[in-house]
Amino acid sequence: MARPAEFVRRDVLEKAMEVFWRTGFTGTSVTDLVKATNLKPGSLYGAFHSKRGLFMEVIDTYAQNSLARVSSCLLNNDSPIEAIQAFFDRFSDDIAMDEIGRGCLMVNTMLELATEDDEIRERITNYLDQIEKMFADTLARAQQQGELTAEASPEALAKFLMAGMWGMRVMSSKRPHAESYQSIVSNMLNALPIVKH
Amino acid sequence: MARPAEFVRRDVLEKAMEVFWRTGFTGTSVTDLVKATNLKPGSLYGAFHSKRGLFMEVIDTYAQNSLARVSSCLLNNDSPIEAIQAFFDRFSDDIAMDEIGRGCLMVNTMLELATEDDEIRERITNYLDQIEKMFADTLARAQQQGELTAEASPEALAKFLMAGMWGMRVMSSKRPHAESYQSIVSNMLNALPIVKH
DNA sequence: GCTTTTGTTGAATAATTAGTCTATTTAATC
DNA sequence: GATTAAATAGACTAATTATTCAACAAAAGC
Repeated sequence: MARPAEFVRRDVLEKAMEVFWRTGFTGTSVTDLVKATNLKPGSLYGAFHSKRGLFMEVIDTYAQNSLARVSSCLLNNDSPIEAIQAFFDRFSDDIAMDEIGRGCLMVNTMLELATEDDEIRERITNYLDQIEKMFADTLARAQQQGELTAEASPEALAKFLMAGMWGMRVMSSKRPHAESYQSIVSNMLNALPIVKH
Repeated sequence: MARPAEFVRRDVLEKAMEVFWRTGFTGTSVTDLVKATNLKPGSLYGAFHSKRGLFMEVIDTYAQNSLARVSSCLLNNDSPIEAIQAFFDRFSDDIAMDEIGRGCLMVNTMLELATEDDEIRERITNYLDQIEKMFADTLARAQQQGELTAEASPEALAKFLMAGMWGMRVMSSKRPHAESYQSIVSNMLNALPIVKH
């Protein structure tokens, strides 16, 4: 019936993500996106409706990837506490790899747009809350298995871990020595009221 | 000899800071600045040379204010640990007050521009390092006074506290319940190896 | 193989951007 | 009070912005 699209949507989103991640929403021009994706303006607008529409889809893609990564780390271990430890080890390795310090697209977008754009703030808040819930659930399991003291609050500790992650993301744009991350992680995990066996 | 300026530089910087803080460097147009400061473009450029020049001076002003605030908090107590506690109590009150969640101008700017702008990244890094040093010095004093265990590393703990502050700044753009901050602070300070008397 | 439907292309557009220029004003110095 | 040096006003400019459009191309259904 109709001519099929020549581009692969997933590839376009990936290319657009790279640019938005590095230069932010406002700092990225449609010309930048046209160059990065090799789509002409007409095709871009046909497929995504607007620069903002493309950005939203990029954000959703990023969020889904992140959620999948976190959940696979946290569920893939019989010991919830070990799972959290493993997650943060991987997390600090990952940000140490990122040499230009682009941080987290969610956090960057939040700080860039949240004051002025309610829709974006709510969308990102919702995504961050899902991650926080995964940590809270994992900590609650740890508590049930006796790895965490009975008095501990999984919700409060989850918030604390989230803040720690965000802090490390900010830190990464300073481009610090790679070993700094591990020291922060161990201080953070030290703050959890773990029951030693 | 010459006509004196009608504007007060400090006031102009303050007005410009408000706008940059809320909408970022790229998100702020010269028109926005003209409206906020009531200076015509000619006067603005005469006094600050460029949008970037004005921004740089705004950043420096902000940095100096912050440094002064931190140092007054940290030096204004015989007990270094109590000083740190007092600082974070005040810090969490301050960000709880900020209802639109504009966060910290330094952190926002870092995340917005650090990947692409070496001069800005280095300038802000330098300022953040000064704050970190104040915490490290305070923690070292705590150690000397026996408030902190001998094995503790003031430098590593200072980095940890900095990351915690940044995390709370990010958190604030989510506009969380005000009580969330205090719980994070107490978890953070719990992680310090304090010697109880 | 013609029609229909959608995708592609890249030039065009209207608005906005950062920054400049000229005419005019203001005050201190001579 | 004339001269001078700098500040102000705001219209102007050239470049860039996000977006649209009209001409053309490609595949599927009849």
